[in-house]
Amino acid sequence: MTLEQSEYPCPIERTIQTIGGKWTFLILRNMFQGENRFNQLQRNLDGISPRTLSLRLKELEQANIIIRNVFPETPPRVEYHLTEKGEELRPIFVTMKTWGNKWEIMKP
Amino acid sequence: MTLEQSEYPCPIERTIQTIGGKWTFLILRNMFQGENRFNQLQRNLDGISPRTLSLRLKELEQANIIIRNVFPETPPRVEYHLTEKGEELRPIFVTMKTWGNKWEIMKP
DNA sequence: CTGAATCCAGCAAGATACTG
DNA sequence: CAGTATCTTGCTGGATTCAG
Repeated sequence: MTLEQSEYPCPIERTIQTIGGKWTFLILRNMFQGENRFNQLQRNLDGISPRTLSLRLKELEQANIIIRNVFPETPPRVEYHLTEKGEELRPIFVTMKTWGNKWEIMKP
Repeated sequence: MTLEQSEYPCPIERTIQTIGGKWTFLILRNMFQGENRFNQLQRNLDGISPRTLSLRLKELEQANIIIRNVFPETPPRVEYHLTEKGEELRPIFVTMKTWGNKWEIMKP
């Protein structure tokens, strides 16, 4: 690999390592909008497969960006919530939204 | 594909579509630090292959985020510069840097 | 409902060699 | 120096099925 140095020295690189996946970004965007259940996310994420959604959620949980909460009911219910660390990603998304709104596709 | 709708309706999605690649982010980070030549970028990007660098630069050029400037000299010199559209991505990187600095790896 | 398991496809990227 | 060409590898994700 190209990253075997002692650690990720650059904070931007660290951030991208954590949330930079194709789906990860979109999952977080939806969570910032209040969605927190598995099916709810899956429905609103343009047909993401359960496999991928599950994998990404686990990654985010391991990075302490979200917390997984299981309710022992039938049918089972699981809610995902942003931690403080996750919540503080919000400015990144706000900035992206601003930029995306200003510069539409192919607009010079 | 999962994106055959009329366009990318979400500005965040648009932004990610444009700059969300693994290397794209890092290339831009280096350009924000003033690097603008091919070899200079390649040297400082942890061994990115010329093929990948070339492909990503072309994408960025097509998205009007950078401009390619060829100087007819020997040896040839090519400089890449951020457009206004590209320059305005900077706040995203600043926000990421802030977050990455605050929340080091695995820090809860 | 919330996943886990399995298998497979596609593309991004690496390695390497070569050119104007 | 700034790429292109070619070939190969590896990861991400899709599709589907099944389970608690």
